Amino acid sequence: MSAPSSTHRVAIIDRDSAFLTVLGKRLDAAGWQHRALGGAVPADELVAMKINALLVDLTVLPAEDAWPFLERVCGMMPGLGVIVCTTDSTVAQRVRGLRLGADDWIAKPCHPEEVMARIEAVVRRRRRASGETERGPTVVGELEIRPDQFQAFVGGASLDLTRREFELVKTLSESEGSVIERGEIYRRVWGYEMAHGDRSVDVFVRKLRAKIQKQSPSWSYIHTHFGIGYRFQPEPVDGLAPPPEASASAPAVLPEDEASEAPLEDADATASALSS
Amino acid sequence: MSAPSSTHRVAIIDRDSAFLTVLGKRLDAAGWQHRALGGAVPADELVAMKINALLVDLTVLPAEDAWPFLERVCGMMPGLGVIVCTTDSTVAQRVRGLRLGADDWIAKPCHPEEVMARIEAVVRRRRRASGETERGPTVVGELEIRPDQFQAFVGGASLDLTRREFELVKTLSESEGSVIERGEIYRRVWGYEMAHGDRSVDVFVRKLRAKIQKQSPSWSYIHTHFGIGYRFQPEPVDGLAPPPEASASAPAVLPEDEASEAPLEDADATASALSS
DNA sequence: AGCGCACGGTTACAGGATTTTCACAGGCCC
DNA sequence: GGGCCTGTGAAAATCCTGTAACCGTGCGCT
Repeated sequence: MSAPSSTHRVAIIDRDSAFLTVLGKRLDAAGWQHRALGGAVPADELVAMKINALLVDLTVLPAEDAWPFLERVCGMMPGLGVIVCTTDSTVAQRVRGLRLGADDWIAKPCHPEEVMARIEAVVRRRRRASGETERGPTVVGELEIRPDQFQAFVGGASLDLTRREFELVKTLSESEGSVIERGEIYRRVWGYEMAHGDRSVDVFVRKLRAKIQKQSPSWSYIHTHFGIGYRFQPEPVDGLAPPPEASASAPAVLPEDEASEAPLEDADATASALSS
Repeated sequence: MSAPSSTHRVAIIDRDSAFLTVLGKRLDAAGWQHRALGGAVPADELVAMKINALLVDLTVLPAEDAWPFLERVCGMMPGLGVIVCTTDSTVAQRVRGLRLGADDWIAKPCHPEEVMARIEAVVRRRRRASGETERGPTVVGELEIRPDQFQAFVGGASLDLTRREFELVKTLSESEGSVIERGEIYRRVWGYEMAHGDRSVDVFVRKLRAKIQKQSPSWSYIHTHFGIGYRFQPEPVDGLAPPPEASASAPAVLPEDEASEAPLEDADATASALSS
């Protein structure tokens, strides 16, 4: 599942533990995923981390490696936001770094909040340029949700959803497996607070169910939770042979594939190999 | 150095004549087009200048105008690189500026070369992903889109598109197959944020459809997606034999609208009104 | 200078499509 | 069984788009 575009993924190459601690707290508070690395990391490992931004103190690298490292990283990942953060840099160094592809260069000591703001600025700019929205199609059960078409499909056939209906499946499917309150659904789809007694969500869930069931009758997707809201989870309808749509082989009813979500928070295997 | 790409267009809002002089020389040396403004400029004038980057000393604006100005400019032109350059800023101010949409914030005094490098970094980031325009002609369906002519053709005959109309087909065809929201289309073609209730996109789509259909009646290109926007995709119109349009009227088109190229170098009329 | 035209942009209107609102029937839970 | 909740179907209210006519500007021509 595509990450909720709001969260940033940041890698930090530094050894100043005080700085790391303070910054780490701010990053957590902002809800950004982050990971500290103790030194240079092969560029392809950085790629694998799927980060949006890299904050690097060039002085932790051996002097002769610093510039090549910067150049390689920037060259390999044009979409990555690169921010250099060092003490005592000269104008010439900063210019060189920026010319090599860095997006920003901050002088230490610096306020963590400013670092945050600069990371955000860099990532923001990068996102804007690269087409803004997440365009990756998502597949859940027999359903295929395509943001680039503002539409959902089953076996290639369009469900013919209206905009609201589409936003609704998209929203629900983004929280696949967990129950969402009506108010929350409304807020995410309509964009503002739900008025008391508004039944819009129910009505649209009904329309959605109808359109989905018409094309994918052997699966059940939207489950009602009395007094709370709805839960999106594809399940084969009991007592119904799943008409094998040739390939629709993904009956994984318990889809905790959050695995793909966090190549960032866990072990420091990559770092330890290099951290002195 | 990424010189080969088209030249940068930079506007500078500042009054420090020494700084302007020195920086101006560097900008000339680098071959970037630039223009100094003495004070705030209506956001839509900035739009008309078609600049890539704006360097602004917020202290030349009346204190109460500075933040709103920054916010308005960044909001209206998401693609514009905005760099603030001031003396004596606090962390809080820098954070605020960056959060409002500025891409970078430099402290004066600063070395002009570093300013150059930072401008370049900001502009580079913006271009890299947005895949600079291709010069090669594109063929979609019966349509041939020739960026070098600022014109589209069907079987060699010009569609006689105006500049806007051309930018519109070009933009749409670059995202062939996927649905684009009105606001996004507007942003790409007009270059800034669409005002609520603006119908320009619809009107130009209509003009475009008319001109295309006149020369290529057996194909359908621009599809409406209710509540969202449009999708460009050539499709043969069901049951229609291509009637050979014998109209030999098409007057040879010489597209010398290079006029739009140079709204940057001239007078400071706009500035004087505000420089009090 | 005066004129007319092409072009970009705005507005008004009409026909549809979509969204909201309502009233009622059927469930769920205590 | 009673008091909430949710599912349904349809009417009413809104919103959206295609269309055409209308301005203001800039430009070339006379």
